[in-house]
Amino acid sequence: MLSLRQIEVFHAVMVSGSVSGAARMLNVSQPGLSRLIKYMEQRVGFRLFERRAGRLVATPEAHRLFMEVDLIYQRVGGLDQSIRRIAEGEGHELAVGASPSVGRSLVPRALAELSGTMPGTIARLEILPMNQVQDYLLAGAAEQVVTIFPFEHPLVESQFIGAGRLVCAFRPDHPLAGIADLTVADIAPHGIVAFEPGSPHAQVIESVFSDAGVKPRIAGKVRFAQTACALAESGLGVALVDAFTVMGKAFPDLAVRPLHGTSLFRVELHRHRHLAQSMAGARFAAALRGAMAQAAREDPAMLLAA
Amino acid sequence: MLSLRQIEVFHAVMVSGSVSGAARMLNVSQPGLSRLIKYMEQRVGFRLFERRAGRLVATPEAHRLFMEVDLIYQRVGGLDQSIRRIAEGEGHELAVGASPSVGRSLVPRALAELSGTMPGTIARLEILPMNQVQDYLLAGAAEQVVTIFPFEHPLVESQFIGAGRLVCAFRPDHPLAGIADLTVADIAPHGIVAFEPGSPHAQVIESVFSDAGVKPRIAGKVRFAQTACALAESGLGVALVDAFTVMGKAFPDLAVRPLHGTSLFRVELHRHRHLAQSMAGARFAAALRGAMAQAAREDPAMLLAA
DNA sequence: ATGGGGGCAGAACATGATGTTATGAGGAAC
DNA sequence: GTTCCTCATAACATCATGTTCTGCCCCCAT
Repeated sequence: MLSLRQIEVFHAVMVSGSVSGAARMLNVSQPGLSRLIKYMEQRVGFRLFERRAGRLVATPEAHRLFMEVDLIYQRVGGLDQSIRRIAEGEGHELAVGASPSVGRSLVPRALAELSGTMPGTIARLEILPMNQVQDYLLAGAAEQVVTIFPFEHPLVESQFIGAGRLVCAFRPDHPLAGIADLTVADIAPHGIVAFEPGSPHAQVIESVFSDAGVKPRIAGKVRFAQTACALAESGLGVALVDAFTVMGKAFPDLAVRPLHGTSLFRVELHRHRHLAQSMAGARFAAALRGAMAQAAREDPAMLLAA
Repeated sequence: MLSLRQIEVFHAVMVSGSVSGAARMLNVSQPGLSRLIKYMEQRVGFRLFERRAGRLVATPEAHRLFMEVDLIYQRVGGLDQSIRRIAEGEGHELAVGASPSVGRSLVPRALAELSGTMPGTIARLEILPMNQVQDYLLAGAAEQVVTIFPFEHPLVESQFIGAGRLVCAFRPDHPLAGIADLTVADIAPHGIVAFEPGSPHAQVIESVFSDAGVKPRIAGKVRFAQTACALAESGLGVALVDAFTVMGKAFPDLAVRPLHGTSLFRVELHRHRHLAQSMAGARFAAALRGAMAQAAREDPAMLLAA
């Protein structure tokens, strides 16, 4: 098969009309090209040029070959551009899934930073209920998924990003507002917003209360932490949620206090074990760690980076 | 720029799914390919494969690149076929011009032989009056031109192919039919068919007669030797034409005798000095010489190969 | 005609790409 | 655990491609 170099040199000779001209075009010395053309003629099996009057004259066969070669040459020339575009992630779509709490706080921050460093890349963020996380990942619908609960699957590779405490959120006029260091016992008398059994929040809350040996008073029941905060905002009771849900100024009308205890919400980044990571994916993971670290610096009482 | 080898190997790794598989496909050893892929990753600037569980997994970037590369690879693969077609002269049109006499005898034979060795090539034969020969060649309308008269032009390269004697053609019942070795003196008493002044035939006939010191009796006048023979065939007189016009069984009703004298019709093959020859053209030239030699063997009294 | 200049080709050599074999690490399957 | 498969590295061989020097040939201008 012809080498790309042969195609390149042949093209240059045809365009420039002489070996010397081609050598100048390609910034190499002339004798090498003379030899390469000779080899190329041996390979194709017919003369490409006649030596007439001390110069090269392309044969009709060379002209026919040139038409074919020119197409390839153009394409290969365009390849470098394609490579550059791919390297810049242009047009690449990074699909990320996240559970609701981090999906509204940490992950958007990481994606925003990513979008700064890779402007061509399109970020696609899907908020996933707990039971869809695995399917999303295994079906390849998302390259990575971020959750605030760990899980095990033989085809899923997970890494620990950071953790958030269980926090208490209530209206500033709530009786708890006066207490400095909240404990579970302090909360027990007041109505809380509970979660559907089986959800990560429900499990954490249950373990916290059972560790303290007290029973919670349940004033409401929701599926998502956002909803719990909404209820607390309207004065229904105390919301016990992960720190990510109330990160930043998400609920400015709520007072938030960490509940110091053993249980933490673990932020985990999950990837398909058998699928490779895109560059954008790698940067996203880094950005996520960065966002976690930044958040932990801003609020060390509630957040903890890996 | 990526080398064709890199494209080839990358392609093989992508379709086979592993470096080892690619090595088997390409019939080379595996370590070389590992290294080549490594270099290629350095060149493109992003990871093409992740090493997961001891195997290679293509990154999303690699998949994008593959789509581009596959197109090139297909084209380059098709190039070999194109080269073969070009080498076989398939679809190539060889344009040849010829003056009338050889254009009806020698040149068709040579083209017929050429068509045998290069079946894909299309022969285009144009019979040219003398005054168009140069223009045809210089305009590039024909790659080669065959004439029975020499001419000089700085842009035209000519080579001698062979020669034919001036021959006498007359009906078998003509008085000359009884004479064994015809001379100009023998013809002088009889009416001949003359040519337009300036034509090669007119020049040769004139020189032959003036060398012999006799004047011809002119019974008719024509432009082409074919016409002269036609007149002779109808009994108008004696046709004095080049041997090529009566080669083979062109005029079965005419008796033909060579006229021994100094003047010969020189068959010359002309090419543009600054244009290269096609393979078909080169073979045609050889076939023409072969046809000339063959004809000379068949009729040594009238024809002479170079 | 004659010398200068340009273009091509050959020789001799340097270097980098690409091939080889031997070997070891790591994971998967039995 | 053992075996097999896959990949990576090292050390080396070979070939393509680059270099410089040189000579030949043709054209052109003096």
